[in-house]
Amino acid sequence: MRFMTSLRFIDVVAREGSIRKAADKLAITSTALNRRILQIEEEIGQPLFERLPGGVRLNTAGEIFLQHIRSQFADLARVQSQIADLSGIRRGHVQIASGADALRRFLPEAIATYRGAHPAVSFDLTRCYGEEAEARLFSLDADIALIFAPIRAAHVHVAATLRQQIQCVMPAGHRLAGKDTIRIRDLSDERVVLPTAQSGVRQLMDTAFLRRSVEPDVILESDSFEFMQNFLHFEPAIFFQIPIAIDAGRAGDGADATNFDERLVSRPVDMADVAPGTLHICHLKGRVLPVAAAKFLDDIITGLRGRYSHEVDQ
Amino acid sequence: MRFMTSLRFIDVVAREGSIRKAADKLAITSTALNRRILQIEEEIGQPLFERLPGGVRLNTAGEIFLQHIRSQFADLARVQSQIADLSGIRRGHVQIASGADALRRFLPEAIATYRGAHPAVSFDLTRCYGEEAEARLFSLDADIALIFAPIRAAHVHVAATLRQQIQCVMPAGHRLAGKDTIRIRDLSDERVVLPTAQSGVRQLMDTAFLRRSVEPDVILESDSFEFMQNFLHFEPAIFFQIPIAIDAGRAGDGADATNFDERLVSRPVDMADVAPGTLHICHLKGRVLPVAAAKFLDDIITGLRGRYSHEVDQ
DNA sequence: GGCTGGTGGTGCATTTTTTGCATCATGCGC
DNA sequence: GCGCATGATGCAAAAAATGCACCACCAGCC
Repeated sequence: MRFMTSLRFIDVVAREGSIRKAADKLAITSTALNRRILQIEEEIGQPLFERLPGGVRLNTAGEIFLQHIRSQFADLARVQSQIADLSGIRRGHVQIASGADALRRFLPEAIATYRGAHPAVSFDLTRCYGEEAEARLFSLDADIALIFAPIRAAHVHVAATLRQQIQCVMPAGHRLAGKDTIRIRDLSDERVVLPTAQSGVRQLMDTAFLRRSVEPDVILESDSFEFMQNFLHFEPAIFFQIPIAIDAGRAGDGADATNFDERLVSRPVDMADVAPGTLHICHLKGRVLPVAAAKFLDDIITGLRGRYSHEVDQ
Repeated sequence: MRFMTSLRFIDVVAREGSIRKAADKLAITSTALNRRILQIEEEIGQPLFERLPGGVRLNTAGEIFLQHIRSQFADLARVQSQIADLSGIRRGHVQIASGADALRRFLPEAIATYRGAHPAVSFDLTRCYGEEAEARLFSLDADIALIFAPIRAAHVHVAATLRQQIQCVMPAGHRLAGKDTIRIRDLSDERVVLPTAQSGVRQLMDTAFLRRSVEPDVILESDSFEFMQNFLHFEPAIFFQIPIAIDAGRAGDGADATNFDERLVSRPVDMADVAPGTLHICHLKGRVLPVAAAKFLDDIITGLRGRYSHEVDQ
């Protein structure tokens, strides 16, 4: 889009914090870029950047304008996908920000299924924690966010929620594997593996440990569920996940390769100790999503309702 | 805004229905304009216009894209006003679409008052009927609409409503001037002056006449309240208005020049015959108004609540 | 059937705009 | 104070947009 280049340049300069670095990235000279920016600032009638000795930084006007630019780009993408839709092409691009939970089993299958129906739609998945996911929605770097944590910002619209009870995952031979539900006091002095502090699961568990005055033996912290799960094959311990990160894709699926590790079992934490957390499926409030993103959002909500009907709200 | 010129050009071509005419209006050659359009169509990947022997017309893709363009312009205006606001300039431009009712007394004073506080804000007032006002909101040619008629389109957001009982206006010496309220049957064979069929007042009156099987003596139809009011000085008759078109600006105001004509009196139509109509104060759903427009909208709603507290809803 | 008056589209020379190079002025860190 | 980064600017080259003249097309009309 030729008529958007100057605006895209501003976006890049803002992200890079330096005209020269941005110029490198854009494969033009710093002087050309500099002049484009000066020109736009003149047209706006006010500077958009503060000139600092180490580069540039947006001022307030610039932040307002950048937000406008990003919304223009997002809207242009929506319009393009809508126009492409007219000719039956069904092209598009969907940007997703997700916590580590949903990207284990749920999203890979959901995306693959969607792409089966619409092969010309491409996806972009960024793993991040709640706060960053919200920021990505706001900066229009993400169309859809799946956040297992409380929603902080008012600009986030929650399209659906999914209640998820935390599960203890342990080797099949673990002494707690025989119980139906796990009480927090069962974990006293038990070896546990915890996700990082930013994770929603961790926050629920920390609260529970504190409330029940239980101090488990935390032998490992990680931000990778995959790593933690594999670790359990070498040292017996307990780690915590929500069902969506464990369940096989298709309900009632047998023991195929995508199924949950067979040497591990999962048992829910007792509701009396930890209330179910909430997975939020969100997009930016007031935004009209591109057709592909809107359709995908609809699909995953429908899919979740099929699998977890009682726990899905809208 | 240099980077928006191509887009503005498309808007003009769409409105003019011809590249050459649009080129004249834009003071460039038709060939330059033609090539800009071809270029954008190439960038979009699809034609936006159908080429007809007599000119061009938007196709579906073009209509989608034009709506996008207009929303971009409106949003740019909002951003500019917001940025100007930062430096305390309080500049801005407010576009209003209003029926003939509100522009008689209410809007002139409301705008003047607002401009007293913000002299750098300019206004644009277009008089039009409900349907056109809604279209103007949609095409972003109006920020705010005041419509005394039912709202048809789903894209209109009603920020506030004002219930208004229709008033009969007549010379002070008229035989009906002594009554407190006027029944429809009182108007049988009475000489009346009616607003045009598109007007909300007219539609309410037509319904009432039909329901009560009353046939007044319609001696004149006009779309100008001012004309009808002045006409009454030369031939006694009754015409119909809503309070907002009659009431003096400031509540409790004395007999200054802006007051209602002293040789005329107004009496409400009996509620049993005609239910109060609704003045809708609207903007486009989902749209973030420029600061000036948002502030003005807020002001007039507050003003109306001060004057007609019981009839205002939000 | 051909003519007229309108439309959009295109090749080419001209003008305007944008870009890149060389260079300057400035401020931070060492 | 020196080195090294930053953004800004003068000037010439490159690129893009423009205007002119002209083509192809279609509808209405004589």
